[in-house]
Amino acid sequence: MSKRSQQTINTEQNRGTVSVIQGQASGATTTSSRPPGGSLQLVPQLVPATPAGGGGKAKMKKTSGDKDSDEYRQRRERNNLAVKKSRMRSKQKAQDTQQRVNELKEENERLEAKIKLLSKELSVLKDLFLEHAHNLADNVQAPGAEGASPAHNNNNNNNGACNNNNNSSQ
Amino acid sequence: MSKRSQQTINTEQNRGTVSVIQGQASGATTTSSRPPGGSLQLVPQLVPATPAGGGGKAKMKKTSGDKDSDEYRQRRERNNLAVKKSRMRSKQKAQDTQQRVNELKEENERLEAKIKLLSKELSVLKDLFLEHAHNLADNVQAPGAEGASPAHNNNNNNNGACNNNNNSSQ
DNA sequence: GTATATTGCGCAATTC
DNA sequence: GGAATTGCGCAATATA
Repeated sequence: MSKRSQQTINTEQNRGTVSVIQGQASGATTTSSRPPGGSLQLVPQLVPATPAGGGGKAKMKKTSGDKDSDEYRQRRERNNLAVKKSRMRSKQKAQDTQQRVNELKEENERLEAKIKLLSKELSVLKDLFLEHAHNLADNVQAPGAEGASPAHNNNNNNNGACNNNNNSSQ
Repeated sequence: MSKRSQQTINTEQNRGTVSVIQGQASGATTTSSRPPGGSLQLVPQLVPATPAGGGGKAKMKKTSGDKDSDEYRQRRERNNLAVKKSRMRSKQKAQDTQQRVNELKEENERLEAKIKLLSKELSVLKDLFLEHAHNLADNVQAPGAEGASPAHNNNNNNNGACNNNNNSSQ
């Protein structure tokens, strides 16, 4: 697809300095250019350093004025590269984070399943345990032949909820 | 706010098309502009549509050439807004995702703690159970006389749902 | 077909 | 002075 393009200079709310410079040697600084009918316009007029080799303090090192210069171009290119790299990384990171979410979600499900299983196991075991406890109680009385305690057939209809919930809130 | 701007053209390795257009009516399409001494250069010369009122198909509706026109400016502004919005959203989303990761991590820890607890409980219960089983076995043999058969009339109709729910809300 | 949303890219300011 | 981030605008593209 290839894209090449332009840039723009945006004299934003140019209060202080104005970065604005045109690239070309051919003037056309095209500053204001707000044709009639525009609702919003400003008073550009700030074109700061016209590197025209005049008498001002124009101080450009190499070729043209600060822009388009060898060094400038080099710096830009480096920065562009850095930017690209940085963005790539950023994107990668976001992607990784998303994936992490998915992994964690899976893990969570696994853990919950496990909890469910353990809970069930525990429940069964507790029931068994209770049952045996009752058996024991019977046995204690039965063999003695002279039980000193009432409550025989302990039909403990434990049809209630023997819920031993162990919720650990936090 | 208010921003106005210009463009420049950066002629990188412009192989494909060059969209390039200058804003002002004052020509100066300034395409290449690679001064001498540069290490990277190319064959610019591609300026496609120089809307210079020549014989080409220059077709501008309103004021100046396609750029700087009222409509153009309006569209740009809208797009800029949309871009800003989109980026904000994107950023927000990334942030949310990151937060989700944190939440899930916490949840995971909680779940693991719970598993640990349940496991321990289970272990204890199992041990107890085994111990009692042994005791029972001993009892069965020791009294010698009667015991002999388990399962008396302890009809513990545990028909309830002994649900030990461990709700872990969040 | 236009209007909005996304995306890649370059610039410039800022941070480190 | 250099790389890395970040906000921003442009234009191409995708989506509605």
